[in-house]
Amino acid sequence: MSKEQNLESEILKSAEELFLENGFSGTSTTDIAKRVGCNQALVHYYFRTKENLFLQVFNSKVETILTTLQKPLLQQNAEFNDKLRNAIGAYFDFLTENSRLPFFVINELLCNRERLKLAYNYFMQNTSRSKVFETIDNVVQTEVGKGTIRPIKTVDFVLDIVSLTVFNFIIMPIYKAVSDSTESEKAEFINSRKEDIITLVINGIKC
Amino acid sequence: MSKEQNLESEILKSAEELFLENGFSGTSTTDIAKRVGCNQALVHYYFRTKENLFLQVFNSKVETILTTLQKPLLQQNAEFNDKLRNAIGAYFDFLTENSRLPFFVINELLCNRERLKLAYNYFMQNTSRSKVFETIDNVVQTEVGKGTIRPIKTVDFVLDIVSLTVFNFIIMPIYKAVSDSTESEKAEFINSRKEDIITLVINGIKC
DNA sequence: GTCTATAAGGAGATAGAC
DNA sequence: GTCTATCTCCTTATAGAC
Repeated sequence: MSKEQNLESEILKSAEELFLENGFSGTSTTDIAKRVGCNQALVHYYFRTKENLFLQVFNSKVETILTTLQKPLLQQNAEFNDKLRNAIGAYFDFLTENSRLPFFVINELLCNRERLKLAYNYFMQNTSRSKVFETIDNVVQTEVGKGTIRPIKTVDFVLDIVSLTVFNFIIMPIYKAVSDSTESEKAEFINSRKEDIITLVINGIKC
Repeated sequence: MSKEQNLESEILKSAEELFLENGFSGTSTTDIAKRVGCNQALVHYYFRTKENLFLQVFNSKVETILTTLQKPLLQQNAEFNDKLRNAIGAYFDFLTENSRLPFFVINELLCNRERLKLAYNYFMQNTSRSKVFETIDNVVQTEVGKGTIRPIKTVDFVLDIVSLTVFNFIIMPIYKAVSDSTESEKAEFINSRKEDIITLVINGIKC
C-alpha cells in the first residue's frame, strides 16, 4: 500500500499513462523516465526495448476491452432489451473512465502491421479470449430464434453497438476543443448520446 | 495532360499519398522526395516547412469531407427515407474510395491541439463551411415537424450516421489483417454493413 | 530551380563506473 | 540497481555551389 512501489512497476505505470496520452511514437523513453523521476537508461535496463514495454501495456488493454465487451450481455434472467440497455450503459461508463483507450488501441494497430499480427496471434492463442465473439453470438442468435429481435448477423449487432458507443469518445477531444464546453456540459452531452443510442438500437433491431 | 506536371504539384501529390498512408509523423520529407524522385531539399524549397505542406493537404481534405456530408441530404423531391438511403449509400461509396481519410483527419486533429484550433478557425472563417450543420438541421427538423421521424436532435442524427458509417472504414485494415479476406469478400462485407445500417437507422428513427 | 553537404537536435540503446 | 556518458541513426531545415 505504500506509494513507493518498485521501480519496474513505476516505469510500467508511467509508460501506460504516457502511451495512452500521446501514443507510442509520441512518447520517448526519456519522457517516461522523467515522469518516474529516474534516468532514461533505467527504462531500458528493466524492459530492454521501448517496444517490449509498449507490448505489456497494449496487451493488457486489449484484454480489458474484450472482458468489458462481453460481460454485460452475459447476465442471466433479464429481458433482452434490458440487457441491451444495461450493456450500452456499461460501455458508456467504461469509456467515460477510459476515454482514450479505443483510439489508442485502434491507432497502434493501424500504425504497425507487425503489431497487428502479433496482437491477433496473442489473441487467438487464448481460448477464452478468442471465444468472446462466439459467446455473444450465442446470446444474440437465441433472441433472433425467439423472435425478440429481427434477424441480424451477430457481427452487425456488435459493430453497430461498438460504432455508436466508441465513436463518441474518439471524437470527444475534438468536440471539447470546438465547443469549449465545461466538464458538466460534456457529461450531459455523453448522457444524451447514450439515451439516443439506446433508443436507436432497440427500435432499430426490433422485429 | 502530360504525366510531367511541375515539381511543386508532384510534391504535393506525393505528400498527400504518404500523409494519408502513414500520417504526419510517419512521413519524412525524405520519403516524399524519394517518391517524387527528387532530393529532400526541394521539398523545403517549395514549401519551406513540412507543416506548411501538411496543412495544404489537410485543409483540402476537410473541405472535401464537409461537402460530401451535406450533399446527399440536400436533394429535392425525394421521400425522406429515400434521401436517407441515398445519403448512407453515398457515404459508403465516398468512404470506399477514400477509406483512410476519416482516420487520417481524426488522428491528426487528436495528435496536435494547435492544429485542432487552427482547423477550427479556418473552418469558422468560411460561412458556407460553417453552415453545413445549419443546413442539415433544417432538413432534419422539418421532418420531425411533419412527423415523418421521431423527435431527434440533429446532432444525434448526424453522429449516429457518421459513427455507423465511418467506424467500419476506420477498422477495415484491422478486419482485413485478421480475416485475411480477398478484395471481393471485403466489398461484400462493406455492402452487407451498408444494408444493415440503413435498416437500423430507418427503423431506429421512425415514429 | 536543382543539387550536395551539413548543421542542429532528438531518438533508442548500450558501456562502464559506482 | 542506478548513474553518466556516449554511440549511432534519423529527422528537419538551411547554406551555398551550379
